[in-house]
Amino acid sequence: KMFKETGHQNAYFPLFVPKSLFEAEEKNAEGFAKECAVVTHYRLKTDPEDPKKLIVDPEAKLEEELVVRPTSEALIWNTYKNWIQSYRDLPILINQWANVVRWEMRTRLFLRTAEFLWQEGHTAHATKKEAIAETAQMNSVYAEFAENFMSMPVIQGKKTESERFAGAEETYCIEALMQDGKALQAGTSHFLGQNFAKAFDVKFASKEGKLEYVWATSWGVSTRLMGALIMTHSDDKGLVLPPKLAPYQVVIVPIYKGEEQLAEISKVVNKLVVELRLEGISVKYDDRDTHKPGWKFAQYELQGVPVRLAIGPKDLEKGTIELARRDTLTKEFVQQEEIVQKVKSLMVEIQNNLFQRVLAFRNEHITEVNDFEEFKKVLKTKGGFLSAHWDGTAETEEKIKELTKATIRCIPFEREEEPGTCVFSGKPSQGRVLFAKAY
RNA sequence: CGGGGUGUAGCGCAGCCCGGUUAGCGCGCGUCGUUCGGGACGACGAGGCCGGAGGUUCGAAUCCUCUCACCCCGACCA
Repeated sequence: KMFKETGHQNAYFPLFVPKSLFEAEEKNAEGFAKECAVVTHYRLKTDPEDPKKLIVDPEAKLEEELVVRPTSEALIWNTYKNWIQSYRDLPILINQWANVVRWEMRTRLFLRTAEFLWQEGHTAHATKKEAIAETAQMNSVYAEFAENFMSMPVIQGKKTESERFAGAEETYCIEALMQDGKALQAGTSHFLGQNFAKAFDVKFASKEGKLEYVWATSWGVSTRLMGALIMTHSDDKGLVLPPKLAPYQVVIVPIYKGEEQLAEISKVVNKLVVELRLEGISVKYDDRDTHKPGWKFAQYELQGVPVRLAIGPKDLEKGTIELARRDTLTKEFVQQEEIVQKVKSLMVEIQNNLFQRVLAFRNEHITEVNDFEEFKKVLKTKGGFLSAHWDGTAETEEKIKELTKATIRCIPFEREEEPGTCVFSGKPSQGRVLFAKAY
């Protein structure tokens, strides 16, 4: 929906990238080469030594290997070449939902899986200015999604050269902080300059009649965000889902003895379900007789349902309903006639409460440090982001990483002009950057 | 690729060092009864090529060799 609001179109491109296309943009190819799954054959056959087994048919070797896309720039720019002749063909604003494969040496559930799902946007523009604006816009779209839907505060900034996307001129990012004090890169948006246009020879005739290379961006967020969501809000009882992303926002559990009582309760609940749905709230009424109330309470807490309503014989008598919040784990009794409004307002309140809670934690875990001993100490004891001066060199960045495992997560867009001296080298610094141990 | 670890019932594990009736426990599962406002209780019951192959032995979950898979740590991570 957000992509449509920003004028993007959904499209789908092939999974396999012929190796010759993949290698066209050198830096991109070099950056991803170490983690590519490659198709070399197109057929299996029965093992002559064991009819129950299959072997790769050596006769079926491909003339040119196919790379399973780790990202789609190469394929897409090879296509854009055919779509772009004139400034009238620009901009092209395309998004694709797809799976990609990156053969990491070591995977991490949700955060770095060999195969993952993502959306990747690929845009083509007539001017550098427009492309940079697009890069910034999409980074902001991601930040808004993280903050307003996931209730996960993020810091927007740009990556240092060594952390940049292979083939990009500039990489913008959103960085989040997990509950264990480690940072997570939650999304990236890249200004690709004219690198891919040059590699794939994509030129357009400008208004002035000159042939110019096209300017590009690409950007993406992935199923890693599910890991982020889990690690941002969950507690020992399980998931905590923000209302805007919860498949069920409300679950209703009847407490009853015998079919008759259930029928009475259901009369009240069925009416309530209709009313809640009219307010656009997704509700599940779990009247299964196969599980006990206590079991259901625990189960929906595990699944992170934001609000739970329970209604039993006592409530029928008093005209009340028990309401439990997942975010605060508090319970209260609410009059039946007030429940719809109460739930409606809670949807907003819980969404905000989660955000504020995480924001407070995040802000408490941004620590200004001014010398390297302090840097190491805070990193070890408190974790989180360290706001420190950096001399701007890759050598210092590398050295700090080697000594502490902390990397520069980003150079925040919003930072004060504050000249100082590098926390490691003591050389002059333009301003503070954010370091952290990251996933 | 280096280091460490684990494969035994659907899930989690004990048993292995020191070989020996019918391989055990918890959860889960089925039936019946009592329950039902925070993961109920009791009784009965079902469920196992002990990861795979080979070997030693009268006898292997247990010892030996090989092998496969998975997990953790590290290197790596646009």
